[in-house]
Amino acid sequence: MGVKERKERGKVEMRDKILQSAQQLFLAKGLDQTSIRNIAEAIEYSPATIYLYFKDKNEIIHALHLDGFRLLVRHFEPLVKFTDPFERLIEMGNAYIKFATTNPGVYELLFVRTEPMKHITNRLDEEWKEGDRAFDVLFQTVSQCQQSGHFKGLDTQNLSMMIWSFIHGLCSLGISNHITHVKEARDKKLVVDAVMASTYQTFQTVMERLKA
Amino acid sequence: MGVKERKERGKVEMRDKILQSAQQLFLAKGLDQTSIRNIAEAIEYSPATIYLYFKDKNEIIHALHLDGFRLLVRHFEPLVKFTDPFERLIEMGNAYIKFATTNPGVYELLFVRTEPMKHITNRLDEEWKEGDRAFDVLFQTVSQCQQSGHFKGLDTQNLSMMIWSFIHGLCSLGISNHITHVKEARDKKLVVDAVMASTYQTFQTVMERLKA
DNA sequence: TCTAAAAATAAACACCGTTTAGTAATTTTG
DNA sequence: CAAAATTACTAAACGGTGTTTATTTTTAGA
Repeated sequence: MGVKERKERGKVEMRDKILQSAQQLFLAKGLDQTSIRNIAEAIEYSPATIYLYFKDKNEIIHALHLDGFRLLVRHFEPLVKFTDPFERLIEMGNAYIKFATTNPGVYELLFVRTEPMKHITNRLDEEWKEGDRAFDVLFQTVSQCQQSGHFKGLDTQNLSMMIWSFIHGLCSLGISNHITHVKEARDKKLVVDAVMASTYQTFQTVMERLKA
Repeated sequence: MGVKERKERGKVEMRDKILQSAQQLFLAKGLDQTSIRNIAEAIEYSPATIYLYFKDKNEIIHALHLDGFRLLVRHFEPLVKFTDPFERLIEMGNAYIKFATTNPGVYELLFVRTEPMKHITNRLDEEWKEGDRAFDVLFQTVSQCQQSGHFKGLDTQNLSMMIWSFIHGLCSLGISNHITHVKEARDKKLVVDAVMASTYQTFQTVMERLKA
Protein backbone atom coordinates (compact mmCIF):
# COMPACT_ATOMS: atom_id res chain seq x y z
CA MET A 1 0.00 0.00 0.00
CA GLY A 2 2.54 2.55 -1.16
CA VAL A 3 -0.26 4.80 -2.29
CA LYS A 4 0.11 7.32 0.49
CA GLU A 5 3.86 7.38 -0.04
CA ARG A 6 3.49 8.00 -3.75
CA LYS A 7 1.04 10.79 -3.06
CA GLU A 8 3.39 12.34 -0.55
CA ARG A 9 6.12 12.20 -3.14
CA GLY A 10 3.82 13.78 -5.68
CA LYS A 11 3.06 16.60 -3.27
CA VAL A 12 6.69 17.56 -2.67
CA GLU A 13 7.41 17.20 -6.36
CA MET A 14 4.69 19.70 -7.13
CA ARG A 15 5.98 22.03 -4.42
CA ASP A 16 9.46 21.86 -5.87
CA LYS A 17 8.12 22.41 -9.35
CA ILE A 18 6.36 25.58 -8.20
CA LEU A 19 9.43 26.85 -6.37
CA GLN A 20 11.70 26.07 -9.29
CA SER A 21 9.52 27.96 -11.74
CA ALA A 22 9.03 30.79 -9.26
CA GLN A 23 12.77 31.19 -8.76
CA GLN A 24 13.41 31.15 -12.48
CA LEU A 25 10.82 33.88 -13.02
CA PHE A 26 11.94 35.92 -10.00
CA LEU A 27 15.53 35.96 -11.21
CA ALA A 28 14.53 36.76 -14.77
CA LYS A 29 11.93 39.44 -14.14
CA GLY A 30 12.21 40.42 -10.49
CA LEU A 31 9.93 39.77 -7.54
CA ASP A 32 7.29 42.37 -8.35
CA GLN A 33 7.04 41.51 -12.01
CA THR A 34 6.38 37.85 -11.32
CA SER A 35 2.77 36.96 -10.66
CA ILE A 36 1.12 33.85 -9.32
CA ARG A 37 -0.54 33.64 -12.71
CA ASN A 38 2.89 33.64 -14.40
CA ILE A 39 4.08 30.82 -12.18
CA ALA A 40 0.87 28.89 -12.81
CA GLU A 41 1.33 29.26 -16.54
CA ALA A 42 4.94 28.08 -16.30
CA ILE A 43 3.96 24.87 -14.50
CA GLU A 44 0.85 24.47 -16.70
CA TYR A 45 -1.61 24.46 -13.81
CA SER A 46 -4.31 26.89 -12.81
CA PRO A 47 -3.40 29.76 -10.43
CA ALA A 48 -5.69 28.34 -7.75
CA THR A 49 -3.64 25.13 -7.63
CA ILE A 50 -0.64 27.04 -6.27
CA TYR A 51 -2.71 27.93 -3.22
CA LEU A 52 -3.05 24.23 -2.43
CA TYR A 53 0.71 24.09 -1.86
CA PHE A 54 1.46 27.57 -0.50
CA LYS A 55 -0.56 29.78 1.82
CA ASP A 56 0.22 32.91 -0.20
CA LYS A 57 2.89 34.57 -2.32
CA ASN A 58 4.93 35.50 0.76
CA GLU A 59 5.30 31.84 1.64
CA ILE A 60 6.80 31.18 -1.78
CA ILE A 61 9.12 34.13 -1.32
CA HIS A 62 10.16 32.84 2.09
CA ALA A 63 10.84 29.37 0.73
CA LEU A 64 13.12 30.87 -1.90
CA HIS A 65 14.70 32.98 0.83
CA LEU A 66 15.78 29.73 2.50
CA ASP A 67 17.15 28.37 -0.77
CA GLY A 68 19.06 31.60 -1.27
CA PHE A 69 20.73 31.20 2.10
CA ARG A 70 21.84 27.72 1.21
CA LEU A 71 23.43 29.19 -1.91
CA LEU A 72 25.20 31.85 0.17
CA VAL A 73 26.50 29.25 2.60
CA ARG A 74 27.83 27.29 -0.35
CA HIS A 75 29.80 30.39 -1.36
CA PHE A 76 31.40 30.40 2.08
CA GLU A 77 32.34 26.72 2.23
CA PRO A 78 35.62 26.96 0.27
CA LEU A 79 36.89 29.43 2.86
CA VAL A 80 37.78 26.75 5.39
CA LYS A 81 41.03 26.30 3.50
CA PHE A 82 42.26 29.68 4.78
CA THR A 83 43.78 28.85 8.14
CA ASP A 84 44.80 32.43 8.97
CA PRO A 85 41.63 34.06 10.38
CA PHE A 86 42.43 37.52 9.04
CA GLU A 87 43.01 36.15 5.56
CA ARG A 88 39.79 34.20 5.87
CA LEU A 89 37.93 37.34 6.94
CA ILE A 90 39.10 39.18 3.83
CA GLU A 91 38.12 36.25 1.63
CA MET A 92 34.70 36.16 3.28
CA GLY A 93 34.22 39.74 2.18
CA ASN A 94 35.21 38.84 -1.34
CA ALA A 95 32.93 35.80 -1.38
CA TYR A 96 30.02 37.86 -0.05
CA ILE A 97 30.49 40.56 -2.70
CA LYS A 98 30.87 37.94 -5.40
CA PHE A 99 27.66 36.26 -4.27
CA ALA A 100 25.78 39.55 -4.26
CA THR A 101 26.98 40.75 -7.64
CA THR A 102 26.49 37.43 -9.43
CA ASN A 103 23.08 36.82 -7.83
CA PRO A 104 21.61 40.28 -7.31
CA GLY A 105 18.05 38.98 -7.33
CA VAL A 106 18.79 36.41 -4.65
CA TYR A 107 20.74 38.96 -2.63
CA GLU A 108 17.83 41.37 -2.69
CA LEU A 109 15.60 38.58 -1.44
CA LEU A 110 17.95 37.78 1.45
CA PHE A 111 18.97 41.20 2.69
CA VAL A 112 16.96 44.01 1.15
CA ARG A 113 13.37 42.92 0.87
CA THR A 114 11.17 43.08 3.92
CA GLU A 115 8.69 40.43 2.81
CA PRO A 116 10.67 37.40 4.04
CA MET A 117 11.35 39.16 7.34
CA LYS A 118 7.66 39.89 7.73
CA HIS A 119 6.92 36.23 7.24
CA ILE A 120 9.33 35.44 10.07
CA THR A 121 8.04 38.20 12.33
CA ASN A 122 4.49 36.93 11.96
CA ARG A 123 5.45 33.60 13.47
CA LEU A 124 6.62 34.93 16.83
CA ASP A 125 8.16 31.65 17.95
CA GLU A 126 10.54 31.57 15.01
CA GLU A 127 13.77 33.49 14.82
CA TRP A 128 15.90 34.16 11.79
CA LYS A 129 17.99 31.01 12.14
CA GLU A 130 19.73 31.33 8.79
CA GLY A 131 20.71 34.92 9.48
CA ASP A 132 21.98 34.04 12.93
CA ARG A 133 24.04 31.15 11.62
CA ALA A 134 25.57 33.20 8.82
CA PHE A 135 26.35 36.03 11.22
CA ASP A 136 27.96 33.55 13.60
CA VAL A 137 30.40 32.45 10.90
CA LEU A 138 31.51 36.07 10.66
CA PHE A 139 31.53 36.50 14.43
CA GLN A 140 33.74 33.45 14.96
CA THR A 141 36.21 34.59 12.34
CA VAL A 142 36.42 38.09 13.83
CA SER A 143 36.85 36.54 17.26
CA GLN A 144 39.74 34.41 15.99
CA CYS A 145 41.28 37.50 14.43
CA GLN A 146 41.22 39.16 17.82
CA GLN A 147 42.75 36.09 19.45
CA SER A 148 45.68 36.41 17.07
CA GLY A 149 46.15 40.06 17.94
CA HIS A 150 43.97 42.00 15.52
CA PHE A 151 41.36 44.63 16.35
CA LYS A 152 42.48 45.04 19.95
CA GLY A 153 40.01 46.58 22.35
CA LEU A 154 37.02 46.45 20.03
CA ASP A 155 33.82 44.62 20.94
CA THR A 156 33.59 41.49 18.80
CA GLN A 157 29.85 41.65 18.25
CA ASN A 158 29.87 45.31 17.28
CA LEU A 159 32.91 44.97 15.07
CA SER A 160 31.32 42.01 13.26
CA MET A 161 28.17 43.99 12.81
CA MET A 162 30.17 46.90 11.47
CA ILE A 163 31.97 44.74 8.93
CA TRP A 164 28.71 43.19 7.78
CA SER A 165 27.10 46.61 7.51
CA PHE A 166 29.89 47.92 5.37
CA ILE A 167 29.94 45.01 2.94
CA HIS A 168 26.16 44.92 2.79
CA GLY A 169 26.02 48.68 2.19
CA LEU A 170 28.41 48.31 -0.71
CA CYS A 171 26.42 45.47 -2.25
CA SER A 172 23.11 47.15 -1.61
CA LEU A 173 24.15 50.43 -3.23
CA GLY A 174 25.63 48.55 -6.15
CA ILE A 175 22.56 46.42 -6.79
CA SER A 176 20.10 49.30 -6.46
CA ASN A 177 21.99 51.33 -9.08
CA HIS A 178 22.95 54.06 -6.61
CA ILE A 179 26.68 53.68 -7.12
CA THR A 180 26.39 53.89 -10.89
CA HIS A 181 24.91 57.34 -10.61
CA VAL A 182 27.48 58.84 -8.31
CA LYS A 183 30.38 60.67 -9.95
CA GLU A 184 31.67 59.30 -13.22
CA ALA A 185 29.24 56.41 -13.81
CA ARG A 186 28.14 55.57 -17.37
CA ASP A 187 29.50 52.10 -18.19
CA LYS A 188 27.22 50.51 -15.59
CA LYS A 189 28.35 47.05 -14.49
CA LEU A 190 32.06 47.64 -15.08
CA VAL A 191 32.13 50.90 -13.16
CA VAL A 192 30.11 49.48 -10.29
CA ASP A 193 32.50 46.56 -9.99
CA ALA A 194 35.50 48.88 -10.11
CA VAL A 195 34.07 51.28 -7.52
CA MET A 196 33.06 48.45 -5.23
CA ALA A 197 36.44 46.78 -5.55
CA SER A 198 38.46 49.91 -4.79
CA THR A 199 36.17 50.91 -1.94
CA TYR A 200 36.51 47.46 -0.49
CA GLN A 201 40.27 47.71 -0.86
CA THR A 202 40.21 50.90 1.20
CA PHE A 203 38.27 49.02 3.85
CA GLN A 204 40.88 46.28 3.85
CA THR A 205 43.63 48.86 4.31
CA VAL A 206 41.78 50.35 7.26
CA MET A 207 41.35 46.91 8.76
CA GLU A 208 44.98 45.99 8.24
CA ARG A 209 46.05 49.08 10.14
CA LEU A 210 44.11 47.72 13.10
CA LYS A 211 46.58 44.87 13.46
CA ALA A 212 48.16 45.07 16.88
CA MET B 1 -5.02 89.52 -19.13
CA GLY B 2 -3.67 87.61 -16.15
CA VAL B 3 -5.71 84.57 -17.09
CA LYS B 4 -2.82 82.51 -18.41
CA GLU B 5 -0.82 83.37 -15.32
CA ARG B 6 -3.62 82.30 -13.01
CA LYS B 7 -3.95 79.03 -14.93
CA GLU B 8 -0.23 78.42 -14.69
CA ARG B 9 -0.47 78.99 -10.96
CA GLY B 10 -3.40 76.62 -10.78
CA LYS B 11 -1.40 73.97 -12.57
CA VAL B 12 1.53 74.03 -10.16
CA GLU B 13 -0.87 74.19 -7.24
CA MET B 14 -2.56 71.02 -8.42
CA ARG B 15 0.83 69.37 -8.95
CA ASP B 16 1.84 70.26 -5.42
CA LYS B 17 -1.46 69.06 -4.07
CA ILE B 18 -0.95 65.68 -5.72
CA LEU B 19 2.62 65.42 -4.44
CA GLN B 20 1.63 66.45 -0.95
CA SER B 21 -1.13 63.85 -0.73
CA ALA B 22 1.11 61.25 -2.34
CA GLN B 23 3.87 61.86 0.18
CA GLN B 24 1.47 61.68 3.09
CA LEU B 25 0.11 58.37 1.86
CA PHE B 26 3.56 56.98 1.01
CA LEU B 27 4.85 57.74 4.48
CA ALA B 28 1.75 56.36 6.16
CA LYS B 29 1.28 53.19 4.13
CA GLY B 30 4.43 52.67 2.09
CA LEU B 31 5.11 52.99 -1.60
CA ASP B 32 3.50 49.76 -2.73
CA GLN B 33 0.40 50.15 -0.64
CA THR B 34 -0.40 53.58 -2.05
CA SER B 35 -2.34 53.55 -5.29
CA ILE B 36 -3.09 56.26 -7.81
CA ARG B 37 -6.72 55.77 -6.83
CA ASN B 38 -5.85 56.46 -3.17
CA ILE B 39 -4.10 59.68 -4.11
CA ALA B 40 -7.02 60.66 -6.35
CA GLU B 41 -9.45 60.08 -3.50
CA ALA B 42 -7.32 62.15 -1.13
CA ILE B 43 -7.33 65.16 -3.46
CA GLU B 44 -10.97 64.56 -4.39
CA TYR B 45 -10.36 64.18 -8.12
CA SER B 46 -10.70 61.26 -10.45
CA PRO B 47 -7.67 58.97 -10.96
CA ALA B 48 -7.39 60.00 -14.60
CA THR B 49 -6.79 63.61 -13.59
CA ILE B 50 -3.48 62.69 -12.01
CA TYR B 51 -2.24 61.59 -15.42
CA LEU B 52 -2.74 65.14 -16.68
CA TYR B 53 -0.02 66.27 -14.28
CA PHE B 54 2.30 63.27 -14.14
CA LYS B 55 3.32 60.85 -16.88
CA ASP B 56 3.04 57.85 -14.57
CA LYS B 57 3.49 56.71 -10.98
CA ASN B 58 7.26 56.66 -11.32
CA GLU B 59 7.27 60.35 -12.10
CA ILE B 60 5.45 61.02 -8.84
CA ILE B 61 7.94 58.81 -7.01
CA HIS B 62 10.81 60.65 -8.60
CA ALA B 63 9.38 64.05 -7.65
CA LEU B 64 9.13 62.89 -4.04
CA HIS B 65 12.65 61.56 -4.34
CA LEU B 66 13.77 65.14 -5.00
CA ASP B 67 11.79 66.43 -2.02
CA GLY B 68 13.35 63.75 0.14
CA PHE B 69 16.81 64.94 -0.79
CA ARG B 70 15.94 68.44 0.21
CA LEU B 71 14.89 67.07 3.59
CA LEU B 72 18.18 65.20 3.91
CA VAL B 73 20.15 68.31 3.03
CA ARG B 74 18.24 70.19 5.71
CA HIS B 75 19.43 67.59 8.22
CA PHE B 76 23.00 68.38 7.20
CA GLU B 77 22.75 72.18 7.38
CA PRO B 78 23.30 72.55 11.16
CA LEU B 79 26.64 70.79 10.75
CA VAL B 80 28.42 73.90 9.48
CA LYS B 81 28.86 74.91 13.11
CA PHE B 82 31.41 72.13 13.60
CA THR B 83 34.65 73.70 12.47
CA ASP B 84 36.80 70.64 13.13
CA PRO B 85 36.34 68.45 10.02
CA PHE B 86 36.69 65.18 11.89
CA GLU B 87 34.10 66.21 14.42
CA ARG B 88 31.87 67.30 11.55
CA LEU B 89 32.34 63.94 9.83
CA ILE B 90 31.18 62.11 12.94
CA GLU B 91 28.19 64.41 13.27
CA MET B 92 27.35 63.82 9.61
CA GLY B 93 27.13 60.14 10.35
CA ASN B 94 24.83 60.83 13.30
CA ALA B 95 22.67 63.17 11.24
CA TYR B 96 22.44 60.62 8.43
CA ILE B 97 21.41 57.84 10.80
CA LYS B 98 18.92 60.11 12.51
CA PHE B 99 17.41 61.07 9.18
CA ALA B 100 17.12 57.42 8.12
CA THR B 101 15.59 56.19 11.37
CA THR B 102 13.11 59.04 11.76
CA ASN B 103 12.09 58.97 8.07
CA PRO B 104 12.48 55.33 7.03
CA GLY B 105 9.99 55.70 4.20
CA VAL B 106 11.82 58.66 2.73
CA TYR B 107 15.16 56.93 3.20
CA GLU B 108 13.94 53.88 1.35
CA LEU B 109 12.85 56.14 -1.47
CA LEU B 110 16.25 57.81 -1.67
CA PHE B 111 18.68 54.93 -1.28
CA VAL B 112 16.98 51.56 -1.44
CA ARG B 113 14.31 51.67 -4.11
CA THR B 114 15.34 51.27 -7.71
CA GLU B 115 12.32 53.07 -9.19
CA PRO B 116 13.69 56.62 -8.89
CA MET B 117 17.04 55.48 -10.29
CA LYS B 118 15.26 53.88 -13.22
CA HIS B 119 13.54 57.15 -13.93
CA ILE B 120 16.94 58.84 -14.04
CA THR B 121 18.54 56.09 -16.13
CA ASN B 122 15.80 56.40 -18.72
CA ARG B 123 16.70 60.04 -19.38
CA LEU B 124 20.25 59.41 -20.48
CA ASP B 125 21.24 63.08 -20.44
CA GLU B 126 20.43 63.46 -16.75
CA GLU B 127 22.75 62.42 -13.99
CA TRP B 128 21.93 61.98 -10.33
CA LYS B 129 22.66 65.58 -9.37
CA GLU B 130 21.24 65.32 -5.86
CA GLY B 131 23.27 62.20 -5.13
CA ASP B 132 26.39 63.79 -6.50
CA ARG B 133 25.93 66.92 -4.44
CA ALA B 134 25.26 65.03 -1.22
CA PHE B 135 28.26 62.80 -1.84
CA ASP B 136 30.38 65.86 -2.46
CA VAL B 137 29.56 67.22 1.00
CA LEU B 138 30.95 63.99 2.44
CA PHE B 139 33.92 64.03 0.07
CA GLN B 140 34.89 67.58 1.02
CA THR B 141 34.70 66.80 4.72
CA VAL B 142 36.82 63.68 4.34
CA SER B 143 39.27 65.68 2.26
CA GLN B 144 39.52 68.30 5.01
CA CYS B 145 40.06 65.55 7.55
CA GLN B 146 42.99 64.33 5.52
CA GLN B 147 44.39 67.85 5.25
CA SER B 148 44.44 67.99 9.03
CA GLY B 149 46.31 64.75 9.26
CA HIS B 150 43.66 62.04 9.42
CA PHE B 151 43.38 58.96 7.20
CA LYS B 152 46.87 59.29 5.77
CA GLY B 153 47.59 57.46 2.55
CA LEU B 154 43.99 56.56 1.78
CA ASP B 155 42.29 57.60 -1.44
CA THR B 156 39.74 60.29 -0.61
CA GLN B 157 37.11 59.12 -3.07
CA ASN B 158 37.31 55.50 -1.98
CA LEU B 159 37.39 56.34 1.70
CA SER B 160 34.32 58.56 1.32
CA MET B 161 32.57 55.79 -0.53
CA MET B 162 33.52 53.37 2.19
CA ILE B 163 32.13 55.59 4.92
CA TRP B 164 28.90 56.10 3.02
CA SER B 165 28.60 52.37 2.38
CA PHE B 166 29.00 51.59 6.04
CA ILE B 167 26.46 54.09 7.27
CA HIS B 168 24.04 53.20 4.52
CA GLY B 169 24.46 49.50 5.25
CA LEU B 170 23.61 50.11 8.87
CA CYS B 171 20.52 52.14 8.01
CA SER B 172 19.44 49.75 5.31
CA LEU B 173 19.68 46.68 7.53
CA GLY B 174 17.87 48.52 10.30
CA ILE B 175 15.00 49.68 8.15
CA SER B 176 14.50 46.34 6.43
CA ASN B 177 14.20 44.56 9.80
CA HIS B 178 17.33 42.49 9.24
CA ILE B 179 19.11 43.74 12.34
CA THR B 180 16.14 43.00 14.56
CA HIS B 181 16.34 39.35 13.66
CA VAL B 182 20.02 38.85 14.31
CA LYS B 183 20.98 37.63 17.77
CA GLU B 184 18.95 38.92 20.70
CA ALA B 185 16.27 40.93 18.87
CA ARG B 186 12.72 41.00 20.23
CA ASP B 187 12.07 44.59 21.42
CA LYS B 188 12.19 45.89 17.85
CA LYS B 189 12.83 49.62 17.58
CA LEU B 190 14.79 49.92 20.81
CA VAL B 191 17.11 47.04 20.01
CA VAL B 192 17.69 48.26 16.48
CA ASP B 193 18.65 51.69 17.75
CA ALA B 194 20.95 50.21 20.35
CA VAL B 195 22.65 47.85 17.90
CA MET B 196 23.05 50.61 15.34
CA ALA B 197 24.43 53.02 17.90
CA SER B 198 27.01 50.63 19.31
CA THR B 199 28.02 49.41 15.86
CA TYR B 200 28.47 52.98 14.76
CA GLN B 201 30.53 53.66 17.85
CA THR B 202 32.86 50.85 16.87
CA PHE B 203 33.19 52.47 13.47
CA GLN B 204 34.09 55.77 15.13
CA THR B 205 36.73 54.03 17.20
CA VAL B 206 38.22 52.47 14.09
CA MET B 207 38.21 55.85 12.38
CA GLU B 208 39.79 57.59 15.34
CA ARG B 209 42.66 55.14 15.28
CA LEU B 210 43.37 56.30 11.77
CA LYS B 211 44.39 59.70 13.03
CA ALA B 212 47.98 60.35 12.01
C1' DT C 1 -24.53 84.00 -26.86
C1' DC C 2 -21.93 80.91 -29.50
C1' DT C 3 -17.64 78.58 -30.28
C1' DA C 4 -13.23 76.79 -29.38
C1' DA C 5 -10.09 75.22 -26.13
C1' DA C 6 -9.02 73.30 -21.72
C1' DA C 7 -9.94 70.43 -17.71
C1' DA C 8 -11.98 66.66 -15.66
C1' DT C 9 -13.94 62.25 -15.74
C1' DA C 10 -16.56 57.64 -16.58
C1' DA C 11 -15.63 53.61 -18.31
C1' DA C 12 -12.83 50.37 -20.08
C1' DC C 13 -8.47 47.38 -20.60
C1' DA C 14 -5.41 44.24 -18.98
C1' DC C 15 -3.43 42.97 -15.26
C1' DC C 16 -2.86 41.50 -9.99
C1' DG C 17 -3.48 38.19 -5.35
C1' DT C 18 -6.81 35.48 -3.47
C1' DT C 19 -11.33 32.88 -2.47
C1' DT C 20 -15.31 30.18 -3.47
C1' DA C 21 -17.96 26.89 -5.40
C1' DG C 22 -18.04 23.25 -8.27
C1' DT C 23 -16.01 19.54 -11.42
C1' DA C 24 -13.20 15.58 -12.47
C1' DA C 25 -10.31 11.98 -10.99
C1' DT C 26 -9.01 8.68 -7.67
C1' DT C 27 -9.30 5.76 -3.64
C1' DT C 28 -11.94 3.41 -0.09
C1' DT C 29 -15.70 0.98 1.29
C1' DG C 30 -19.88 -1.92 1.28
C1' DC D 1 -17.77 -4.35 -9.07
C1' DA D 2 -20.57 -0.27 -8.01
C1' DA D 3 -21.37 3.37 -4.83
C1' DA D 4 -19.57 6.60 -1.70
C1' DA D 5 -16.04 9.44 -0.06
C1' DT D 6 -11.98 11.64 -0.58
C1' DT D 7 -8.65 14.10 -3.21
C1' DA D 8 -6.86 17.11 -7.00
C1' DC D 9 -7.89 20.52 -9.67
C1' DT D 10 -10.00 24.60 -11.82
C1' DA D 11 -13.48 28.28 -13.72
C1' DA D 12 -15.17 32.16 -12.29
C1' DA D 13 -15.55 35.75 -9.38
C1' DC D 14 -14.07 39.60 -5.98
C1' DG D 15 -11.88 43.57 -5.14
C1' DG D 16 -7.94 45.61 -6.14
C1' DT D 17 -3.94 47.72 -9.41
C1' DG D 18 -1.74 51.23 -13.31
C1' DT D 19 -3.08 53.34 -17.37
C1' DT D 20 -5.75 54.84 -21.73
C1' DT D 21 -9.69 56.34 -24.48
C1' DA D 22 -13.73 58.57 -25.46
C1' DT D 23 -16.80 61.70 -23.60
C1' DT D 24 -18.58 65.33 -20.87
C1' DT D 25 -18.16 69.53 -18.25
C1' DT D 26 -16.08 73.85 -17.48
C1' DT D 27 -13.90 77.95 -18.93
C1' DA D 28 -12.37 81.86 -22.16
C1' DG D 29 -12.64 84.73 -25.97
C1' DA D 30 -15.11 86.69 -30.02
